[in-house]
Amino acid sequence: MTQLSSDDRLPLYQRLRDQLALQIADNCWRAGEAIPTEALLASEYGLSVGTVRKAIDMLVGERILERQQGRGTFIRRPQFHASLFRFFRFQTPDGERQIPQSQIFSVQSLQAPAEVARALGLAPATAVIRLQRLRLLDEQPVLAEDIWLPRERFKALLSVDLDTYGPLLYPIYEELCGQIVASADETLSAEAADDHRANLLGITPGSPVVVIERLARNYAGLALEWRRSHGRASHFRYSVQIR
Amino acid sequence: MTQLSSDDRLPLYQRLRDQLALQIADNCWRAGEAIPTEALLASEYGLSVGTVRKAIDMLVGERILERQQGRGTFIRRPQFHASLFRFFRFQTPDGERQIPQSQIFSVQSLQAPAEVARALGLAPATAVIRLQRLRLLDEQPVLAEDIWLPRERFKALLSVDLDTYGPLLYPIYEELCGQIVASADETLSAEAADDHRANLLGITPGSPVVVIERLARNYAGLALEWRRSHGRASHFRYSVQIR
DNA sequence: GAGTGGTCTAGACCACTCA
DNA sequence: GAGTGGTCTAGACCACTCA
Repeated sequence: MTQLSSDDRLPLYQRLRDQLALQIADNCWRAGEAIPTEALLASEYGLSVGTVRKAIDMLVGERILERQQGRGTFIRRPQFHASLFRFFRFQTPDGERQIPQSQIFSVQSLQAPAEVARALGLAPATAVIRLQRLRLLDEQPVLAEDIWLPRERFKALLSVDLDTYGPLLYPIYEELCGQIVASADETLSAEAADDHRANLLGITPGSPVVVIERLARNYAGLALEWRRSHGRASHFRYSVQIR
Repeated sequence: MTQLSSDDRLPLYQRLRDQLALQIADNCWRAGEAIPTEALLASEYGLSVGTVRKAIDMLVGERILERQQGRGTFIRRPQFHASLFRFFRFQTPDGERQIPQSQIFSVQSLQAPAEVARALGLAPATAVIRLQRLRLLDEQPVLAEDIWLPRERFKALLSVDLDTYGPLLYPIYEELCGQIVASADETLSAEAADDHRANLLGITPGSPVVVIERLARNYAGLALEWRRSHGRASHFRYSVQIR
């Protein structure tokens, strides 16, 4: 029988949750792999199944684990993009949502401008990587993205051809740089397109564009990426549930 | 012993949760008041305390109830407007947020247009109330709101002078109609102002406006209000945290 | 000290998965 | 049919609140 190591003033379910979270962080199980059954964990740690369930409930609530009745409980590597795209939608005329294609047109390595350094919480002039790309739906440009990353963590991006990957950057960050995006703050506003954006997006200057600023963080709350995107207002809808 | 009325294929804790949510939506207890103890609910419905706890856990997770160890479990309904305005912001030039003043210019009683009936989940042509108002900051119009309410629940609004109340409608709904807004879905988009909106908002036609559609619900999830607002894009910012 | 929610147990039986 | 998570029970004892 294994002892729980953490502070014994904490409830047992909390301590088991912490223990499991540690093992998951240590990569004891792979993404998609099952952790031991509730009954096994219960006997392993000398707890009742109810207590084990409560610990697992917490990790499921944190979206670290995923239950499947009759099959087991599985490590859930973040499907962060899905959750981002819950909010962030381009609709086809029939209301369906789509993930736009990506067309990277610039990768630069430079010193962070003041605004970017402030957003990312970096010292002024820290080395950063800037990606500029267009997102397209049905060959039509819908979004122009300007993406800033701390160079130190993301330098692997500079030595690969990003066009050989899919349109989503976060899986690339994870695979090539070991950086996992866990949460983000987004701010929306709208403005009239200037000539440059209008040209990029193929719309007439002065027509409305949506501006989305996103600061993405890792599990420790550290800023990983800052991006500012300009999108065509038509077919753009952003949905939020407020409680 | 009271019977749970809902679908008996659902688990008991789910059915008790729904039952309690209904009673809360019906104003059986006031804000800040305690609901019956877990032991009382258990004997009332012939359930074990564990099952009652699971139902209450759900409502606590939904921020409808609040536990206080040793004291009881309480109805929690304070800061909905605060949470709405967390997202929905007009900024002054120095970045401060403000609640705009309200200027109601039309109150009508009519049959719901198809779109409104669909949004509110009403039968076509059900009687509804339509409020139209302007929201102003520093005497400047910033938002034109078009608000639709089911007449049956909100008829008390027709016999009072709404101008004698503050700029927030939800406290009025609660006080005059006993209807409590508990959650909302919002969808944002942007478009170019047509002549009518431009005139209302004091901007030039074709300049960008933000469109906010909100469906507000009570604790039981029933649609209470549908509104579509058009706002000046300048100084408008909408912030969301994504996990 | 009476009453509340918080933790925890040791079961029972059910629904689902998969060979 | 064996194994999994899902629901539910009937308790025990603890931590906290309040008169």
